[in-house]
Amino acid sequence: MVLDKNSPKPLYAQLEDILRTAILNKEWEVNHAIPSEIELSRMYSISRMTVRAVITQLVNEGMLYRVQGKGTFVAEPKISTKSLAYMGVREQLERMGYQTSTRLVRFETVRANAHIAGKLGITRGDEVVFIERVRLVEGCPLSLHLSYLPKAMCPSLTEEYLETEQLCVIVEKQFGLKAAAVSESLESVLATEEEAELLEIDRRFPLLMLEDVNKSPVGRIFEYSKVLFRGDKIKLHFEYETK
Amino acid sequence: MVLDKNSPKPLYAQLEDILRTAILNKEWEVNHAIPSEIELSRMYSISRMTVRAVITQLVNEGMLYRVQGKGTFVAEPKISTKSLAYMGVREQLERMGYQTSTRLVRFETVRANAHIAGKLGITRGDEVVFIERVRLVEGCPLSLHLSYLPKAMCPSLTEEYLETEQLCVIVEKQFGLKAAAVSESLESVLATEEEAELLEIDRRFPLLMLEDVNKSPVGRIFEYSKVLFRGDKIKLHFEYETK
DNA sequence: CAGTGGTCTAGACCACTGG
DNA sequence: CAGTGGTCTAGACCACTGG
Repeated sequence: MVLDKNSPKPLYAQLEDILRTAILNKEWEVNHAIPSEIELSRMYSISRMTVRAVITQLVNEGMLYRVQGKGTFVAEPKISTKSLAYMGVREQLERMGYQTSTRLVRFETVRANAHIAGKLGITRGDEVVFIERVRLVEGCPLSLHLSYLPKAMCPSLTEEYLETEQLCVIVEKQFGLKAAAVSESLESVLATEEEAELLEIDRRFPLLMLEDVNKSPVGRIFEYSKVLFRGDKIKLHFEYETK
Repeated sequence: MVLDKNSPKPLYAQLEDILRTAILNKEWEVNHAIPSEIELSRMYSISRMTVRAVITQLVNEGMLYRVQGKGTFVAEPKISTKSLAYMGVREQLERMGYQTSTRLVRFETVRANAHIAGKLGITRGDEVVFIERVRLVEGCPLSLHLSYLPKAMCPSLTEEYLETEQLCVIVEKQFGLKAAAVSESLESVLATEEEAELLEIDRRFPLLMLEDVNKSPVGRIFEYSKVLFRGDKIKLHFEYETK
């Protein structure tokens, strides 16, 4: 319950971590009030202005909302719209009550060709971990995921967890690789023979192709992935409020 | 140079308007410093903390950036990533040096069928303005835009400007309709006979379909539109920084 | 009414940039 | 060194909610 006033980490950042963790761990229920600004300032022996700055930040992020005269409340968890790839197709489907599963098709170390080397910013011939997975909904293939990671950045990556965990979660946990910058593109393409087979569709079926390049905070590319969605099964949906 | 301390509009909001307007009017050059926080607090006779709150807001919006020890600077104007539809496909193309044009195919008042009525939240049979346009790049069709607006909300809309101005600009100017909430979806589809003809492609060509529903601040839907992009010509691109 | 968030002040000391 | 943004305080008074 005490912040470290001598830490190089500012008080607001310490409190921000505490509140963020508490919210993610569901220590307060959704739509229930968190302690008032005055209470928090007493609890942590800091000024109310500092508490407010932290809460404002979390409100901007959509984790909390304020109601004047009443208090500050935990917001409904929202699907992040930051990245299309990790926007949570799975979460959305599962929320809708669908059963999803992942099938690992291939996991191997290969040599980068010119295209992959270009995407990953490495040299042609360098070792690359190649992962091919099919995501199924109610047993029916929805998307095909092709991921390429420089072997040098994830030397000990194994097949384990690839069917149960998200790749981004695995590489963050095991290698500390977290996307600081994401570059994505989306286009409409026709299925190739091999893709059609894995997705159990006809050749020349329309697919939505999402390409993803993830950069670490130090600017190194650690993942290039290509996701092919069945055009008839997927509809990406976005909602915004503008002001 | 003076804020109204008795206005119901808070000081920070007044200063925010002033700075935002100055930036948009290019009163300071891009990447040049704006007055320091201390200077601004003296100029407007308000405390530095209030100035900081305003600047923080504009930094969050991406209009300014700060460098410790040096100052606060005007950021490069960015294409808004708020809406995919108005994300500026045209601006991006023109920046790349392409010549774009718009061809009005149809402009008529029709009766809403069940599908359109559902999208617009009106009654089947209500009058709807239907606009069909083709966007061309260097004379070659890139996308087909089908827009539906309730006649009651834009009674005097005419064909004028539809080939030179963006629809959202026209309806905002003429009818004060500004999107406060946008709902979009994106999917991959195959061209129908008629679409193929207008886009000068083969039938069953893959298209990227973007659907858009725009709501006014009072919650009324004033536009439903469907944009069909040639799958081989368009690649939507997104860049993010995450923190 | 007590309690909440909303706005605002007038300071303080810090780390950093550039001359 | 003077000037910048970064962090933080201890207050003040306000508008609003609910009992």
